[in-house]
Amino acid sequence: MAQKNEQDEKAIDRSDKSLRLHGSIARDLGIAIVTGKYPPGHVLTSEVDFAERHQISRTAYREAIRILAAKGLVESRPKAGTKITDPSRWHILDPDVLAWTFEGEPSQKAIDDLFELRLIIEPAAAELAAKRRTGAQLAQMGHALEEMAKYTLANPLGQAADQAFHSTLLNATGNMGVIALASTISAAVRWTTIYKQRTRKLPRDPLPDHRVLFEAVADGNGPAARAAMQHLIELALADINLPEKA
Amino acid sequence: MAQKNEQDEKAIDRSDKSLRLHGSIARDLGIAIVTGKYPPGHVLTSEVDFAERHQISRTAYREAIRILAAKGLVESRPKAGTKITDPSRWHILDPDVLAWTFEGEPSQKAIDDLFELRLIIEPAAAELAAKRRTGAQLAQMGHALEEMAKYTLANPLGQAADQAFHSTLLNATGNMGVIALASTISAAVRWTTIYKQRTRKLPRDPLPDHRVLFEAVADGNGPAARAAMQHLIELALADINLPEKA
DNA sequence: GCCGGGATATACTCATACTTATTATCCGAC
DNA sequence: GTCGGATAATAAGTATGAGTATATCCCGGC
Repeated sequence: MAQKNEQDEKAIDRSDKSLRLHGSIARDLGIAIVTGKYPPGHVLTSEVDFAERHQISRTAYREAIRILAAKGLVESRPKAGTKITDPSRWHILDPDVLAWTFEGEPSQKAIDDLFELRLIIEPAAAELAAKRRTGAQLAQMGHALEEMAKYTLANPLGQAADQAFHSTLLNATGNMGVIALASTISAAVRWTTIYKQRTRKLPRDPLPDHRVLFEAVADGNGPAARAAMQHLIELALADINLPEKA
Repeated sequence: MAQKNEQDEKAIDRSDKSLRLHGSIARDLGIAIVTGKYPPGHVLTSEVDFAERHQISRTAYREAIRILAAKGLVESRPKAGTKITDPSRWHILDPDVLAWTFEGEPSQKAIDDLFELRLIIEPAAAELAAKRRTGAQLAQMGHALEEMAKYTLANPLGQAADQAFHSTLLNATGNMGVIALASTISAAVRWTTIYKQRTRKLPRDPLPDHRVLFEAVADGNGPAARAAMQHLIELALADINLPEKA
């Protein structure tokens, strides 16, 4: 049993030159794991097997496994081998894990969960930002808003301004955890949006809603900022979910 | 310069036998980084230097670095070396990073940030749980409550029941992100609490407040559950911050 | 002063040998 | 027949040395 019929192993994707070999291996395995190709509890073939089957050194493979273990996806023990851990132990909010999840076709549940989390975090962040933003941060956000108006979201410069707006708002919260979490989620949402938007026209102009949010933050009106941010996210969610085949 | 006077390097802590050598190295370096012993931008000594100075193999060191890089703490490139990244890029909500942060004496800011995040996440989680909990989950929570009453929080069994209560409540949200985030934060808070509680008596009995939360969840009353959870956290925060030298 | 190309330091990859931890198996005692 | 402890087999863990690739720095030419 288990002769040579496992030649279905695909070669390692070395297309991303910024990743080293171990990074590429980690990425490939990571995607395979989060997309369920290897079920939880599955034990990977031994280091030597994997290495010679893929024509790589044990060193590179082991470093890849260390990366995955650091993100909670696998667990290795002598004699027992390296096995896929239960999904409840995965660090699903790790930027890489999130990226791998949204690399393939993410499940609808994953998208829903992510937006639900966004609706928890970001309105609260907006409220904090309204209370704490400095004058300089306000000026930055104002400038970003002008740029968005000038270029629109169809233009990369406009998209950059949009990101700058939200990024500055997050920084204004002053809470490192909130900043880390929200920026990670935003990045993931961006992949999804990019992916989904291939199939249809641009949604409605989000600029007026941004202005409302900006005004609330400028006024130091926390509840209004919270509400405005919530509205913004709900619109984004609607844009993603509804008009798939319009 | 940089002769032999760097003999101040402490030996690697191998006390935790569940960690392998590479894990111990990662932990030591990780703590040194998050506690600011190595400032951002600092370039670590080369692999060969570090390895022979600490009498370990390059293999073990490199695997440790892969772990740290996976958590965003360092970044290594040929010729440039391995350097500490800017704190804004650290995965501070990674369970290990959080543990390392709270291993030493965490800054007051770190504690404040964490509780602020808790006050965002957990009340929202309670609200979701109130809407979605199954009968089985409700029964589990009720049983945990009885156990808490029977043993009190002074007893390990009572503490376990407390954790079971909160863990079940989280699972009831059904949101993987919320579950991962909240359980990570809870673990970190637990370290802090244990640490701080060495110096003083037990705080007030939290059982009545838990009952209020439970009733709200049982009734499917989201807003009430949110309020009850918020109250619970505020009490915990007060217990930690106020009576330091009573 | 700017640009390009080569020297250099450092991480990256590979190959191999050896060690250690853990589990499974086997055997004997009860 | 079951329990428990010695034993063996297996896979990860660690060590070492050699060679490759690549970013950075520096210098020389334009």
